Amino acid sequence: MQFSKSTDYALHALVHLGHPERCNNVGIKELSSTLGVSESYLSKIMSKLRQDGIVRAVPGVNGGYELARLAEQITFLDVIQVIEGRQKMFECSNTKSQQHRLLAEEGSARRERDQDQERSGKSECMIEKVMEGAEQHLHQYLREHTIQSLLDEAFKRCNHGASKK
Amino acid sequence: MQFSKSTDYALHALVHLGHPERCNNVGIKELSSTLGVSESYLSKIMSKLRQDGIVRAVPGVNGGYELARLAEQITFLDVIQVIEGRQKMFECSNTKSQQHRLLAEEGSARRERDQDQERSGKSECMIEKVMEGAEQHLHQYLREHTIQSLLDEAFKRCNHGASKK
DNA sequence: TTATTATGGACACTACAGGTCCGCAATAAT
DNA sequence: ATTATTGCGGACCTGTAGTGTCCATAATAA
Repeated sequence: MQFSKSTDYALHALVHLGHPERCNNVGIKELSSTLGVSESYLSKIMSKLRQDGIVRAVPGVNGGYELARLAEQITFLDVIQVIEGRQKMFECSNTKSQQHRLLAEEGSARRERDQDQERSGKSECMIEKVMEGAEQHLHQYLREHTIQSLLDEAFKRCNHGASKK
Repeated sequence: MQFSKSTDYALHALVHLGHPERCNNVGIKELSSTLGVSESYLSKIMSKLRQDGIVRAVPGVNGGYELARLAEQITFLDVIQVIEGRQKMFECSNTKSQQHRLLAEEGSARRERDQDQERSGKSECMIEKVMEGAEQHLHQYLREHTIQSLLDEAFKRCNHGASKK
């Protein structure tokens, strides 16, 4: 249960691209040396980000990457979902097993046929339910944090530190 | 970024053990057939749960497993951490790279030496910071959900469905 | 036209989840 | 005490996803 290194690289790359004083394009060379990752690998990651409309890329001399939208419109969730994929964090491998029938029977006063859950649709796993709630919570948090909000925070800290001095 | 199947199995097994009408011990045979998993594999998982004090096990005839604490004292977080390990969800692979120095410089009015972050300790990655916040949020949610709370929920639903009928 | 830069396919390596098998140890019933 | 039963744990296997490299090709600006 860990985020991949690729996600780390992607986030760092985007933060770099989000720096306000940059002139338009940042080449893969600069990015890779800044992050300490090989060009070949990092370019794979940048391609993904481009395919999903997070960054724009232009080849040729003085080419490179730039953010495709405003930094405040790129959330952590966006980035993570591009790199990690959009599969659910948890899937009950156990649908329609004994387990769920037992859970459904209990408390139902032992009715003769338990077509009930069939009719009520889905017969969703309670565990899955809880885990989906967890995922939604997580997503909400990640939606509230953007590349821009991170930059703002960093900025604030530095100024604070400087003024304290 | 997905929870392993083992976590799924562990949670289902614990829900099974948490059923109120059970007499003390549930054998691996019953568990594995209920969940639809092989005995060999499931026993590995149960061992982990035992080593962490989630369940108790007794060998011999009529042996088996039972919860080592009350179902309301077994949180989803407990189970997940036993199975998935306790490593952080996100680690910045990038400490002390160019990236962080740049972030620190910006807004600090270009002071001559940036020993500042060295002195202020840690020089923690802002991205990591955000991700740690996300993890804490997630953990809080998972701490609030226990095996018992799930059983209660399932119970309530069944009764509701029955009375509606 | 040419040098530069991104793109994408093919391939290699590694780690780990997922799973099996088997011998050993502990226990309760007889 | 013996024996059948049940859990324990180590060794092993397999497939796949993450990580990473290399190279040929396409696109672009000077």
